[in-house]
Amino acid sequence: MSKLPYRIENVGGHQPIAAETASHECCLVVKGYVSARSAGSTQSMQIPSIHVPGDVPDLGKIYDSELELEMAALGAVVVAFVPVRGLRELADYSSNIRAGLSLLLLADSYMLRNALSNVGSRNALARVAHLLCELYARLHAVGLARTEEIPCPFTQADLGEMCGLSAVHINRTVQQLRERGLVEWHSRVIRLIDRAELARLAGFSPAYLRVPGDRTSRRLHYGHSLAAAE
Amino acid sequence: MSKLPYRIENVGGHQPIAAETASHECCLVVKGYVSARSAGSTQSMQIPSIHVPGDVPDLGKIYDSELELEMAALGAVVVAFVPVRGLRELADYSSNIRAGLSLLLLADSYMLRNALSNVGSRNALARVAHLLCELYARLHAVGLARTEEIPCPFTQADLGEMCGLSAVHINRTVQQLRERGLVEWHSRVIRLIDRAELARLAGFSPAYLRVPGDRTSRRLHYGHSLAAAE
DNA sequence: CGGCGATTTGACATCGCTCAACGCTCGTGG
DNA sequence: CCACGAGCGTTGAGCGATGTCAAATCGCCG
Repeated sequence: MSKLPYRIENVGGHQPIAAETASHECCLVVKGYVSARSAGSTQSMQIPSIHVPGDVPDLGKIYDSELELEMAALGAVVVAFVPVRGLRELADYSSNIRAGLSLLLLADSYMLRNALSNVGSRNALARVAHLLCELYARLHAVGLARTEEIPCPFTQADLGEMCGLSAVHINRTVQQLRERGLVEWHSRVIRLIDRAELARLAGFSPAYLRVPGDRTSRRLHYGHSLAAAE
Repeated sequence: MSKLPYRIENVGGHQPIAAETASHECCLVVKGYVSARSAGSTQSMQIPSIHVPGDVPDLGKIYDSELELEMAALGAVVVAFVPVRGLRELADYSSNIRAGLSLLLLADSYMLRNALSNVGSRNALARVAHLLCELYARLHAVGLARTEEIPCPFTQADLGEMCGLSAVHINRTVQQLRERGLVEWHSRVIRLIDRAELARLAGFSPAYLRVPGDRTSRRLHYGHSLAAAE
């Protein structure tokens, strides 16, 4: 019971992740960013949630085997597939693990709620600022992002989809952030120059992400990552 | 173990629900609509999720005792408060109940994801149409909405917040829906004249709500409601 | 009747989208 | 080494969708 079997896979570009084996394996993000949108909604522009290393976008499969998420790699990505069955057994085994998994599930809805109020009630500038703050906070929480830089293998158009904005307008918005001396964006790396001001502008409150000094969800995420990689 | 204690409460108008006792009781919607937004985000316009009878907006408290949602009544509402502890014990007692509760939690993120793609990628007309379709589907799933009418004790401004639109624009959009012969809206009741066309216009696919012919989540919602009211 | 909240309407401002074009960088093949 | 094309970032022009403000109307209730 101490080891979960897993299977590592490299995915590049804007490739889809694991459409076939989907039903019996969960996908742990090990490196890079993964976008997830609910399958079936094939409509053009969609605002998916984005996942960082340590996340398990389709963790819900543990409880709902019919859950289908369309996941895609934003830039080069390393993912690990873990059998759902193993996770289920793990959950049955210990009530602590059960609680942890549920917390992870909950964390997901926190983020969604958050993203919802982001696209629903902020203008372009604040939306992008908010997304950057959130990304930073989440990376920081799992030990990445020690400096003020966040790697950005994805394109501006991708950013647009996350914020519900067109690629063109994203560009202009980013330029505005640059002019204000808040961020730099060079060669696939975004540097947050003035994170405090960025957060103020975005109305970003890390509290409702449960991320920063957080003791439960994120830690569990991380521990989970270790467990699967061990 | 067969009965959960509970406490019924009537709330009217745009009143907040249970800010004080929040931490140790969950709130089951019995009658009417309840809006829920994550606490702390006191910013003006927010797009909360909306909950219908049978829902437990703050069910997450079972696993995260610090979860705080600002709930409010949209029109007259009846809610039942159930001690979190009782629910926890219930969950510990049976793995089926555990699975059911997790499914309910999951259903919540489905709805959020859905709402996200709604405000993120549709224009005003489609957003409103989509919201109406969703509301109908959810009411129908719990046995309300036998006809094509959905009670609407809330104001157009409320509808606006749900869709991320201004009150004025909501009004114009509703009028457009009326002109197209899709809906009527008289005296606190919305009547869906042409639900098929409405769904087409909205790109509404009940599938990703897990609601209509659904065998798990919604039924459990309902069963839950019964359990608590019994 | 008076008053209040909700709906409606009009005028106007603004934001963000679309279309189209251009430049830049990089990898690929001649 | 150079030509070329592809993908991405950038820029400009025009416009449609939506927000804001203000006022009129309607309906309900005291």
